[in-house]
Formats: sequence, structure tokens, C-alpha cells
Amino acid sequence: MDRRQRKSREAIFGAFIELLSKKHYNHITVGEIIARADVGRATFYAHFETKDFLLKELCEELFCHIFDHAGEGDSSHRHLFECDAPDSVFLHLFRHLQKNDNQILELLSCPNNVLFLEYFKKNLNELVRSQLHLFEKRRAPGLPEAVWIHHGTSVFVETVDWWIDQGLEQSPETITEYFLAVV
Amino acid sequence: MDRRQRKSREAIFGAFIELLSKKHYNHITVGEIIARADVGRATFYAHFETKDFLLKELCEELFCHIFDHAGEGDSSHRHLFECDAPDSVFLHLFRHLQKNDNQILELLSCPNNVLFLEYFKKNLNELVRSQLHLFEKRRAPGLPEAVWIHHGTSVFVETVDWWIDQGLEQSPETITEYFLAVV
DNA sequence: TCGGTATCGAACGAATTGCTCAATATTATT
DNA sequence: AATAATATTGAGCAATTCGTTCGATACCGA
Repeated sequence: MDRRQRKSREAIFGAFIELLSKKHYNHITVGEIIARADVGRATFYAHFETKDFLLKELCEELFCHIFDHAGEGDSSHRHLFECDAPDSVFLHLFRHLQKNDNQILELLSCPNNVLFLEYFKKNLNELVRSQLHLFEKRRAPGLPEAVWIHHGTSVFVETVDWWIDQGLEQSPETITEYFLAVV
Repeated sequence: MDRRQRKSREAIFGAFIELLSKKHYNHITVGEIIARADVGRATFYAHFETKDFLLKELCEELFCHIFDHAGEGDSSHRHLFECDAPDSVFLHLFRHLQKNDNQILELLSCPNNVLFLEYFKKNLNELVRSQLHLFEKRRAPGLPEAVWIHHGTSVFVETVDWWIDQGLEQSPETITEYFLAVV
């Protein structure tokens, strides 16, 4: 990709993230974005068809780093999961979140909370499915698997949500404990 | 309240709900609303400061019927809860949802899903707090009450969400079972 | 160096917003 | 039934914003 393209794209992403952390998505204007990104109007529309698409691509970029290949196989973790002897993939996920690369936490705790939780959930679903065995034993009999997966995903997301509300006071270990206790 | 006011207000609400069931909130225009409500532009702004306020007031109106006074006392239920010998307030809530007065289900399953789940959650929180004793025994030791409440609320909301996805196939009794089994 | 291409910046028509105002219609009061 | 109060109307306003166009300029990769 052309260096110019990359620069513009990242300038726009950066400006967008800054704005998102300050005001609601609906009230952010293309004009504001390009002003802060210091980029021509035509440039913006050369990159993104619409503000909605900008959001979509931003989310894909952000979450891809975290969830990429997370669901592949049981023991052969890549990226995030190539650490040593994890008791839980979720612990690593919590740790990864705490480090807050990609400013995901900012976005999850900003006025657009719900917006990102939605995307977050979508990406998380597959991971939960692959890790289903972790809480399989506690699963009430007769409960459809779909419900169970849905439940695991929701609880994880809401745990993160709550964690953020608490200002990340608890350690990833504690949070993982809460999560597993509650799921 | 003046009859004219009521009529206008309800026409606007009605038109808004119809539109919400068809397209995303962001893409709905005041022009569309007043056209469908068959109401003058000035009238709209006489009632609602903004499209955002319209949404807010709509939600308040919708959820107030369901949650009003739900948290007061243990045995003296009003409105929704004045039925005979309930094993669970939540069962009644599920039943009430299934009847779908106020078209809440339409709104919870429309493209604006997240929007309403947010409001739904907010209203539900208090109720969960009041019914905390129902799942108190299963609460893992050391788990802060705040986490627990948050968890109960989330699970309820997500259960409803999932129920809607399934086309309300299950009976309220079954759903309540799932909910209590999972929480 | 050179061809390709990304950016710029201004400018555009269209759509939307939130508001005003005088005329009209409806309601509540007496 | 007459009157005062008030809600609605519809047109019309300036201000934003949107999404696009286009020639000129700057930059990149080979």
C-alpha cells in the first residue's frame, strides 16, 4: 500500500478515535474528522464510502489483532495465545485488554460504548464456541448449546464492561475468576 | 393534556416506531417522521426538542408501563405483578414481553436492537436488585454484589435478546427456566 | 527519471436541521 | 353560544452537512 495512503488512512483513524472518545458517534461530522486528521475532504471519501464504513473498518482493524486465529485448534495458539501454559484463554484476553494496545479500552468506555460492545461480541462469539469445554460441566442439562454460547459471550462482554467501569482496578486474574465463577 | 397534543404526540410516536422497525435510527429523518405522522414540522419541534429526545421519551413511555413500581416491596406487586402467586417476577416479565403490548418486541428485534437493549437494561437493573434473593444462594462467595446485579441484568437482557432471535418459540416458562438455570 | 496515483482545495447541488411567523382550527371556559 | 386560550399548520429561512466533481499539485515506486 502506498505510503501516502497509509498515512491518510491512519490520520483519519486517529482523528476518528479521538473524536469517538469525546462525543457520540452520531454527532461526529465528516468535517470534524478531516479537520483533525488534516486531510482533504476528497481524500476522506477516496478511502471511506461513508462514516458508517469508517467505523466498520476501524473495528475490523482493531479486533482483528485480538481475535485473529484465536479459535484455531486447541493447543496451537497463535498471536495472543502463544504464551506459556495458560489456565484460560480468557485470562490472556483480559491481560491483552488491560495492556490496551490499539486503544480498545478507550473505545469500550467512551460514549459509544454500546457500539463497540456490539462488534466486540460478534468477534468473541467464535472464541467462546472453541472454549466451550471450559464450562461444559456446569452447563445445565437440556440447555441448548446455542444458548450456552450466547450466554458465555454475553457474560464475558459484560464482565469487561463492568471491569472498565471499575477503572480496571482488579487484576486480570481476579477478573478471570469472576468471569468463570459467574458463567 | 389537550386532545390535540395527545393526538399529535401519538401520531409522532407511531410513525417513529414504524420507521424504527424498518431502518436504523441514524438514517431516520425528521422529515420522514412528520410525513408519516401527517403532522406539521413546527408541531414536531413543539413537542420534541430533537430526534434524540423523541427516542428518549418514547423509551420512557414504553418501559414505564413494564417497570413502574416493580421494585416496590416484596409481596405487594402492582401493575404487571399483581397476578396470582408468581414463582418468579421474571416469569411475569417474560409473559408480559410475549404479549408484546407497546410493541416493545418489535423494537427490541429491529435494526436498532442495541439502542433499546440499552434502555431496557437501565430499567431492569433496579428490578434485578430487588429480586436478588432469588439467586442469592448460587452466588459465588467473595463476589461483589454489584457484579452480581450487573450479571443478572445482563443475562436477562441477553436471554430476551436470544428469545427474540428464536422467534419466541419457547414458552415463557421455558425461558424463565433457562434464565434461572444460567444466571 | 518518469509514469502512475494520491492528495488538495475549492466549489457544487441536494438534503436536512431547527427555527419563525401569521393564519387557521380546535379546545376549554363562561 | 360566545369567547379566550392554545395547538396546528405550512411556508419559508439561514445554517450545516453530505457526497461528488475536477484540475492542479505533490509524492511514490520502479
